[in-house]
Amino acid sequence: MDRNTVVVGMSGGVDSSVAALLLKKQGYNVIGVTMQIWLSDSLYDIARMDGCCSLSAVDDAQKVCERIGIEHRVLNFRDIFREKVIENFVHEYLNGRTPNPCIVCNRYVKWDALLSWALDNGAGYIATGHYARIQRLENGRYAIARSKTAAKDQTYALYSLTQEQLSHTIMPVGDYDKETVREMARKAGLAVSDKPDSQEICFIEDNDYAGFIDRYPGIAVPGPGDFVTSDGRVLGRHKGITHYTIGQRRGLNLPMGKHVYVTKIDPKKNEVIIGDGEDVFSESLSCSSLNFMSEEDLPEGTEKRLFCKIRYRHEGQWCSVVRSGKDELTVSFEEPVRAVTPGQSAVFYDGDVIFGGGIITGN
RNA sequence: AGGGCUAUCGCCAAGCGGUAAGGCACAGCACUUUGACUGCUGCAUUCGCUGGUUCAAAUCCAGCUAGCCCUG
Repeated sequence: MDRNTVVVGMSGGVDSSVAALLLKKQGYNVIGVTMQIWLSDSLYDIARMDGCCSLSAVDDAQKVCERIGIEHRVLNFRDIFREKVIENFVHEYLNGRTPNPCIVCNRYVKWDALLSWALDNGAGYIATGHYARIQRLENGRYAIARSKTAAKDQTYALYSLTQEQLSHTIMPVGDYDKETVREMARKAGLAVSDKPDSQEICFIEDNDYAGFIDRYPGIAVPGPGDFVTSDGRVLGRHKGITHYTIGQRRGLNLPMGKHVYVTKIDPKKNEVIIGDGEDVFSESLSCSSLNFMSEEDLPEGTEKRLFCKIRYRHEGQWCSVVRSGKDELTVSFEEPVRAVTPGQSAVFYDGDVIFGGGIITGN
């Protein structure tokens, strides 16, 4: 293992391009790697990929590497991506949950798969273009810290990284803001300096994720069922539970004379429960599939006051966290939070640093 | 086939002779490096149908049609 060699995951975007540029300037031996995660031919047709993993992304990354003067490699990660990200995504929706595929992709593809490749090929680190910083804490542990530019903070999606992964990771753009990064790209003559930010699920370009699931081969998609109130009154028919998520208002087709929202999804009864705006607020949640970062554990029975985000773009809320089981945390919020959604992740912050997080199981 | 009531946008619903409120739904756009949320814009030249009265009718009159209720 060569601690002077870094593998940079390059999406073809500005951020990862500048990450590579900075590392090169710092004297590292840099290898740019673009992960191809497109699906089998049949899935490729239904997914219409664009964004971080498309063919044009490969071209863009290739050009940047030439410009910077580093080696560029293209790796085929489509099997691991399909197995870990896509199948999890579909499976979660079929069970009435709302997954965040970016979190899964980070853990299993961008880190597990890419880091093992890097280590196997003699590198000491992988690097990415995330706007986050990795800190070595006084207790010896590694933790993700919020970027100085809160507007581009991306730490939420990184809570599930392990100590081993963090100890081999560099995030070179974590100390800059987006404009500075674009400026650096411009000065270095990188063609991608003005490329727009990516958004939406990278493997569903048209954002029609329910349609993607409908077209996914080899699964039985749940069919139409009832919209019901919490006391069991039937309000109408829904298109199948995969079309809905907690807190959703639009697309319900329920002319109730007032705004109504999805408050719960019951995959067993194939029902979507509907309520008023206030019914979607909750003061608690439970989560599992835990990962701890700034500390090794939260011992059973102990309680800790932390700041919690329950979705990527959540402003966050103070809460009390209790270890309520072997793989379970129970959270009580100081103010009610909107749309606690099973499948989404709860991420806990201790100051600027990620304490840990887990996947929401209920409220 | 006696009597009464009602018929306005997909749903609910203002209007009561002066030239079609509003809410919900829906659509598009904006916001957004997950799904949502949110915001903005749009959405009945026409009031069950056919005639009549009037300068002017969704609003008044008549007939017809449909639905509801009551009595048989």
